[in-house]
Amino acid sequence: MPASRPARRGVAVDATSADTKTRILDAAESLFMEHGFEATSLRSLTTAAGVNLAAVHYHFGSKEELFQAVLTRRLDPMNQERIDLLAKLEREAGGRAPSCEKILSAMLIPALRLARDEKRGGKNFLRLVGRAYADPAPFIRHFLSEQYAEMIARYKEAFLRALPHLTRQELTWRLHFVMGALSYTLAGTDALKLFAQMTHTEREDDELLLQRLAPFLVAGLKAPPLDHSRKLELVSGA
Amino acid sequence: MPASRPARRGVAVDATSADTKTRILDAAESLFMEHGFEATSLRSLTTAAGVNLAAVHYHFGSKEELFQAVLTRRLDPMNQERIDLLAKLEREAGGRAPSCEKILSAMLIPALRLARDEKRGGKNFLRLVGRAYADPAPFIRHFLSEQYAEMIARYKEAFLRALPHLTRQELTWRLHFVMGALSYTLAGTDALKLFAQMTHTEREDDELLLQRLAPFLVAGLKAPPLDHSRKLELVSGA
DNA sequence: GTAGAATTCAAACGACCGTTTGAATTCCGG
DNA sequence: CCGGAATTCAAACGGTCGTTTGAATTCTAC
Repeated sequence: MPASRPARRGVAVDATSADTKTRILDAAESLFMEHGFEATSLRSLTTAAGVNLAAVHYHFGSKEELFQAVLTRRLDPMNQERIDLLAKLEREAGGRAPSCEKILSAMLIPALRLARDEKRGGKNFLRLVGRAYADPAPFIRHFLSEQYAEMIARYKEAFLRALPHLTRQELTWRLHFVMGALSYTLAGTDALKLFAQMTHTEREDDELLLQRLAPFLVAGLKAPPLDHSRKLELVSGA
Repeated sequence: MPASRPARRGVAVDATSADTKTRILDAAESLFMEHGFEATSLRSLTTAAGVNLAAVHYHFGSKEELFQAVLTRRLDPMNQERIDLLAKLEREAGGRAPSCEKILSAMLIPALRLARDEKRGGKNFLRLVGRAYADPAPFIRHFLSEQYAEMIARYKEAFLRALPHLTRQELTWRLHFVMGALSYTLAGTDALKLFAQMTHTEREDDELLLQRLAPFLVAGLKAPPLDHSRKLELVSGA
């Protein structure tokens, strides 16, 4: 399929096209966030970006590849920053394991920075990621798995040393819960008004949000593992 | 639009149609879960259900109304069961507030029961709900808000009494995190393989999943609220 | 200034979408 | 068994979709 595409080989790789590519990526980021992948048409997207319809296929090859490009542009640096922060943390701690709080902070801070940086998509992009996490399309799920695999693996090892009372399997589940609360929180915010008395006026910014999320997640991670006596108590409540 | 539709008035409301309606609902539940709302076509849906294409509009009016019917069929009884369980809990506790663990159990148990009951859609349906939570379509978000409003409001009051150290605003956020971890966990499971060493062979069933989730969430709910000295520690990690 | 690559553009392709229609069929009380 | 309501059915409607094409245009190096 991309065989017939010019595939920008030769001298100036993308000098004049950079503007068009960026405009497409920006419009796609906004529209994919607002309407989802399937419900966003390339026609509305290219109209919003002020470019020709065919430009998407010329620069990205297909709608799916465009979506992956939208995610990669921000996600790749963010996850790399997470990895670097963790490495710095472990370097500073010498041979000892960094605390659970610090590890979690290293995980949340790059997301917080991205949320505050309007030039890098800001909150819109993080909501898009949250939505992508729940998208059933196989190509999205495979792409996200590959994007996050290394970062998650490193943090799992770090948490394993900081939380010795947890088995590897228990920690795997808890990291699942952490990512769930994180992505859901980032995706939801203003759109889903499940909870009525949310202060409309005093617009909670994302920094405060993550600082509320951190104590919640740290406490969850440190919680004692599954206890069979409590398990019975849970079910008997029915 | 539904003016021209026969709208099954008269004697036998839906006797012979029950079978067709159920077949459509079952196929829709499965396909909406697998491919999402937008990516599921009525043609593939009616083919899978073994009914005529026009049957969807005859029995439900539109694709959107069908989606709402799919959710209502299971969600309405589940949330009612949650409300009843909480009421029973508060009755048994007399004037005192039930414990945080018991309140959370009352919230999780109906979901667990639904997940185990294959005749009521089982895990497939809960995954569909998890996906619907992240869907940007306005009609889905509005529908879910209305479906959950009363249940959430009642549980918020109960948690507020069980967790007196939390302000109403803090609790609102923490319930947001709880719903996030819950819906994400229910939606993800087998599809998103972010975490490599997840035991493939020893298939974790949903009961064990919720029993791992409960201690995590209880600890998060009980955690001390936002502390400004810790807040500084969080940001300084950068 | 001119060749040649890179990019933009208008137009169309075939496919599939949700929905509607009106006739054919099934159901059921009298 | 028959008449009217309920349901099913095949066919088509108008639209929109992602993608492709080939010519027009812009850019860049010589």
